[in-house]
Amino acid sequence: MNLQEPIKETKAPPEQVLDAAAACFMEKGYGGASLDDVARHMGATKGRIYHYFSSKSDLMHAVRKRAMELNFAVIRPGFDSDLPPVEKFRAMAHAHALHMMERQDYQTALFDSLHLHMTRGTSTGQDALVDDFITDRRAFEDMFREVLLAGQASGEFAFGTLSYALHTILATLNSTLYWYSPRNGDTPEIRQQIADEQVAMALRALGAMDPMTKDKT
Amino acid sequence: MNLQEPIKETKAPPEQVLDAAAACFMEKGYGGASLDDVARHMGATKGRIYHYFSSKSDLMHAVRKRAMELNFAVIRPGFDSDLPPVEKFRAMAHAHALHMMERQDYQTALFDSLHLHMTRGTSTGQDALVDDFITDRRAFEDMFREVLLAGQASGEFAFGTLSYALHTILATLNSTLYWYSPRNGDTPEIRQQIADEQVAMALRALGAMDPMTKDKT
DNA sequence: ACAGAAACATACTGATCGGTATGTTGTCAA
DNA sequence: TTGACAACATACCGATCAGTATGTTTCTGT
Repeated sequence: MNLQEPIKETKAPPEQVLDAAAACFMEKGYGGASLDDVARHMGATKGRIYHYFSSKSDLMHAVRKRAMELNFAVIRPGFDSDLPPVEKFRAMAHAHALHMMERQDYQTALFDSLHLHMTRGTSTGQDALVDDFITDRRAFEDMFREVLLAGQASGEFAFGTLSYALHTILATLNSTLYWYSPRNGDTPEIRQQIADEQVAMALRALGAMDPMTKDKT
Repeated sequence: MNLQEPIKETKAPPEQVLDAAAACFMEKGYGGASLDDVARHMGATKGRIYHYFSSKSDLMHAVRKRAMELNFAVIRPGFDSDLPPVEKFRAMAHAHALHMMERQDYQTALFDSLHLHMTRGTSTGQDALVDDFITDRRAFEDMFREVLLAGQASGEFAFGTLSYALHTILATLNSTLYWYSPRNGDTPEIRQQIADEQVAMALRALGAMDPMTKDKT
């Protein structure tokens, strides 16, 4: 029957629901945002939400899934490149840092959810859904972990414990979620510069030998 | 009559309420944790909470206040010392990083609250209370800002934009909130090592000349 | 010994929220 | 034209929650 549309990808309504949910979860937190809030945010009612999602936690899971997909898509080009570790890391880190500023809603919702489920308490949803989301997160971290390991092996990086370094570096790249707000002067150039400086700091933190070590800015 | 106890510091009941609130707010988030949850967590009922605090947001404000007091107290010794900027930063950063791991409950609640009020929406409480809490946070950051500036002026630090560097470094030192969990092998030594490595990475990120590679001036 | 206040617990209320059941409208194929 | 289904809106329900009102016990000063 539907052989005519295997690639057709219209702006599906569920996408709008996800956007509204991400925005509300970011503004009020998962527990603080009601489904009526989400519906009101997109000028609709709860009926629309429940037409596409079976529960609040299911909606949250969809938001997490979407956020994770975006994360993977953003760093994959850099990861798949055949650059040396330092340059590969630079590409991945820069893309990721930029992405954190451009999709604060999804990323904030994702991290809040991640954080809630790590500090014990599966209070918000089901275990199974959360588990494979933790698995995804692990896979994402592993992409960075692999690059750090390669760089360490080749002597381009010099850091201590891999696990600590990895988490700390990711926190560095995510840090804009906690202070950057696209206010008045939110030109793309500024975000570019922030990402540049963050990557530079991350590289120094990793002990990357700066090609221009004694360069002054 | 009470001349005998000017320094006596009994474990005041409100302190227990704050502890329970901090734990619950961390586990379920501010919106997700009910006051009955908090009461149950300390084996009491809501009556006890409302005997000391006038509302849920008032309780949250008290938790924030307490967390902020702890933050100041922890870094003040290093800040008040007359060490050179790099060593002063090291002392402050190390104490702060350790503190993040030891008081995850209060700090997580504090950061969640901070984050919620920065991503717009004063949905959780009153404006006035939040404003002077933002002021306190600014004051805390300024203590690090001052040290970074001093280090930059003396040539011990070499970073880009001060504001970006400051936020990124603080995110680095706070990063344990998002992955460290006092699990099985949670000896104080391990926390000490984590803090050490984090400070080392922060110093490299700030462009501090490593005593290993470059002799101290 | 006794009044009163501090320190809670118990019982209740109005509002809100997640979820469901049902109604309404547009679309499209036969 | 119709009827069947998708895509919602509307109305409603039981549970939960912040907040309050009121009891009950323990401490305290006099």
